[in-house]
Amino acid sequence: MKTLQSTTFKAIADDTRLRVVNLFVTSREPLCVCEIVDALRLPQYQVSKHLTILKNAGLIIVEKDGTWGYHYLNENNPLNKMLFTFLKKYLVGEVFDDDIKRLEMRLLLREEGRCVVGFVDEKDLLIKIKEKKQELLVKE
Amino acid sequence: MKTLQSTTFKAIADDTRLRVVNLFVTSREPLCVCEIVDALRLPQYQVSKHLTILKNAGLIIVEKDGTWGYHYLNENNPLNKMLFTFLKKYLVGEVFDDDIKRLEMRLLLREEGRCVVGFVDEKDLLIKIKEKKQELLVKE
DNA sequence: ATATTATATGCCTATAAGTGCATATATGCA
DNA sequence: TGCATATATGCACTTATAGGCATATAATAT
Repeated sequence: MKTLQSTTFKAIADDTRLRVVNLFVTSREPLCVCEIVDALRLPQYQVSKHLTILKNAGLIIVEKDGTWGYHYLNENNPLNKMLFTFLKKYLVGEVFDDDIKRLEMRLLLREEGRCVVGFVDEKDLLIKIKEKKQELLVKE
Repeated sequence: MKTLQSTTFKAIADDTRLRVVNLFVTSREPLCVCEIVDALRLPQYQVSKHLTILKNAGLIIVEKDGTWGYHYLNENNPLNKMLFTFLKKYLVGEVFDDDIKRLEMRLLLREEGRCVVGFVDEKDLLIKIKEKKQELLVKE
């Protein structure tokens, strides 16, 4: 006799997974693995595993688009909705804020709302963003 | 680098401890171990251990009164207050409701708001409550 | 087809966590 | 002082979990 609530809390009772969930509740964007990897600066296999755990706990949903996998919060469950609302306020702190900053940078590389690059080393990110701005200028 | 939030979630990521916390957020009463034992119908050593975990996580505070130990929610922390408010709405379900019913019965045995008996087997509880009512009638 | 890329997963190891039982501590009372 | 009672804790056992590494899968593009 396991409660749904304890299953959920087990899923988020881990710093890495809290950081992942924080990305979702703050950005409210479907995110793909590589974007999360870059935001958290963790190995891909770690992020992938933790996403699977969150998925199995019913907290997130995955939609595949080619090789890319877009993950987003599962708001179908009323308990989940309550949880996410709560977490948005509850997850405060330097770690979480820093992750969001990196995610926001990383999302600048999207094209028409879609992820178009894989992992981007943090030191290359600013350069890539500049290139993208150049491209946009040329198009105009 | 462990976040406060993950520590907290680890503490409540367990069915038994969620049930304990549910007693607190619902009753808003300081409770002693024997009352919790009777409400949850779990061995005393289990309840005691889980209370220690909740205490170490900073979620509850204990105040000793003789052999009795009154446990109550630690509302000193703003994050905790948010959490408890959330949990009060979030912890719904048969298990939690049943626990509350048994706790409410059990609390009828208090005298002037204090616990005065140890463990009471569920089948003796109704009898004891009746005895108490008799006593009160005699006093009047 | 083959190479590239995005993501998932199997195996290993170390550590943590929950349960049960017995027992310790500590306070109150006769 | 000695006994009953409320609560805490140490030990043994078992299971769960996270991290690291290598590799598998699967879709795209050349």
